[in-house]
Amino acid sequence: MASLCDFCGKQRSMIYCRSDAASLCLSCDRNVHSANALSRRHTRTLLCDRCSSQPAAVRCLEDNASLCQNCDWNGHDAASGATGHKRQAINCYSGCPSSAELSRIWSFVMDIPTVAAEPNCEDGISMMRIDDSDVINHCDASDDKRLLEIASTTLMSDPPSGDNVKPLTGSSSGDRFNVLPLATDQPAEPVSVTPKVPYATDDKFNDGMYEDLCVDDADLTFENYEELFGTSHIQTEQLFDDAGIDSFFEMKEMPPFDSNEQPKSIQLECSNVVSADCAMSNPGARADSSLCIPVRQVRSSISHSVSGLTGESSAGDHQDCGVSPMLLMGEPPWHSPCPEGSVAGGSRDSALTRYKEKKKRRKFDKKIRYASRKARADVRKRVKGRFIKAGEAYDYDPLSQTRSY
DNA sequence: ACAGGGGAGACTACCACACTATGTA
DNA sequence: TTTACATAGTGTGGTAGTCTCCCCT
Repeated sequence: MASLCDFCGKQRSMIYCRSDAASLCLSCDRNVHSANALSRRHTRTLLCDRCSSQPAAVRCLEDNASLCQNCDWNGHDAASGATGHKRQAINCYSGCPSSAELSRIWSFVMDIPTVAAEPNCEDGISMMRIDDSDVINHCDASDDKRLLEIASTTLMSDPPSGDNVKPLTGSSSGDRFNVLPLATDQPAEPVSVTPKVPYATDDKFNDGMYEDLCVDDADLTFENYEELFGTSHIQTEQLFDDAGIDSFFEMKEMPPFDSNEQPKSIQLECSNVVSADCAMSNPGARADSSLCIPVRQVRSSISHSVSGLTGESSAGDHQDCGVSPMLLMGEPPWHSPCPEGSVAGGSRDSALTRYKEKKKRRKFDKKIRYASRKARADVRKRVKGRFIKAGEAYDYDPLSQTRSY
């Protein structure tokens, strides 16, 4: 069921670029994503061997197949009798890794063809480094090997959870590329989501891995995410308005990424976003019984996340990034939710308040369809908020903030 | 338990006019 | 079929007014 590369249409596609929503062969992947610094930051991963349309999340060692979450669920549910299959998390990458480097990341993939290195890609990496230096590329080269090992050896015997899928950040092979955990509907970049306070679940990652990762230096709040991409409010309104949580699985296309905006890299800490990746990206999956997560459970997960995060990372913040709080939590949806009583009432209330405030603010975020009209409205004089005819007396001038009388 | 008041938030109308969409010659 | 023109409709932001909900007394 191999599909052809969306770009050249000739080679068998191996890589899925979420940002481009495209399946690419290795050669085209390299060509396309070496074009500029922005495209270089697209996160890519293997294509699902089964459906050939979704990004693979796990590698089934028994079946020797890379599977998206949907196919993984379908293929390893209780009915299939394959629940015991050992699976390995597949991480995504950005940048321009060589075929050799890809082989290191995905050692299980035997047929990675050699792709000629592109000199301009190397140059571009240097450009990217400038932008990213604050956030991603702080890891020493000595960490690279370690990262790669981690990246390719996360074993699991069940769908990925926050317990066994560890956050992976930093650069590899001298900043040639970044190995990243799979993220859900990343807008265009290796966008990941992290509380300002580093949230590491493993000593391995507390042990110097983040020492140079000055997350605080970069304002990585989700408000900024919205400002950067200007998109999430649509999606999150859909997802989290009063009835929106119930429509969690009804995904719509993300608005196009505005390349004029300066993207920032944010690190995904809770990589179990992988687990719902296909559910999020595959609208049809809603009908799949294996994906039918009770709304109550989703709500409970939200409550859980509220208590589990601190500071800027409120429930509302998660909602802002367009990713369900459920997905950002350490617990996957198939885990039993925390007992209701385990959530501290105070923190939940405060989180709820912040969520409401954020929702309120978002209410006034309009999607501007015609920038020219907005530009004009921004400079038009008014009387009590109403536009006036040209030349008439006004009480408000957006330009001078003065009155004519 | 119920009613009323007050506050806060949500929602909508209003304005002029450049621009877009549609229809017609 | 293409082009030019006319006309109707739309969208833009700040403010004020109204409505709804919630909390307190």
